Amino acid sequence: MAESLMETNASCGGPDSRAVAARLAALSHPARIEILKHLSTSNSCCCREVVDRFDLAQSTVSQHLKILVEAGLVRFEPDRQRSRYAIDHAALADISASVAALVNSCCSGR
Amino acid sequence: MAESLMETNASCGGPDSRAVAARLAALSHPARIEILKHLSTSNSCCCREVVDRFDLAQSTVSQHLKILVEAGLVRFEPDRQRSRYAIDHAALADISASVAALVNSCCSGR
DNA sequence: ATCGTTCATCGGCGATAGACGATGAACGGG
DNA sequence: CCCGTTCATCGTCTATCGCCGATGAACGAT
Repeated sequence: MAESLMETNASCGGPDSRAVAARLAALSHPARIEILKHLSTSNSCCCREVVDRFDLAQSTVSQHLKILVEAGLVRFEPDRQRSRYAIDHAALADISASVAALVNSCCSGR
Repeated sequence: MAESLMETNASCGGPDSRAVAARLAALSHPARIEILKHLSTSNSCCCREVVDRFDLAQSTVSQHLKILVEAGLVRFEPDRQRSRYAIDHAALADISASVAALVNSCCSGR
């Protein structure tokens, strides 16, 4: 889901930078990284499972999961009274590619 | 960041996650991404140059540069009354590799 | 010696992040 | 029907971010 908008915004970063920054922000928290890793171990996880695994309040975990979902890194699917969370591998691969592209563009300058 | 809870506990976030998160945090700001891109165009840049290019106050740019330096993404070298900033390509490549490794470890789970 | 330039840092301000407990909705099981 | 479980959300609190203007240090030039 690469945003290819064209904004002539000289002030603070092109639209691309903003999109990349937003997704990286979701990744830039140790708890969320660990949650992602945990989600990868089982193909689907409920909130309670994560709460049991990490030493965080249920509301805190719920917020982290929400952030991951809103960033598109995790898919959400309600299941009875549970909430199933699963990694979106494509989105993760996309982020990895975005970072690689950014790094690459920074190296091409010389 | 939340240092209080996940201090030395293996249950919530390894040290690796924290290191990755810290470096990604430096990258997760559109202005800093743009500054990095700009630094890549010339092999060395002073603060004033960045200030002229972006619509940000000098103090703001200085702070962003400091964050990038502290994250290890940019090298700093004082030069007369100037301050030379240059991209650390190795560090950038390292981050890219870290993200790729994280994504990979998340995909290996299934 | 004085000025102009460059820069880092300080202090302040508004906004946001990140944590928590409490609450209520949704649902399953007794 | 009541109760326990799961979860999202709200409200609150503190800490940090991101921005700015102001200030002073360092340095070159006049």
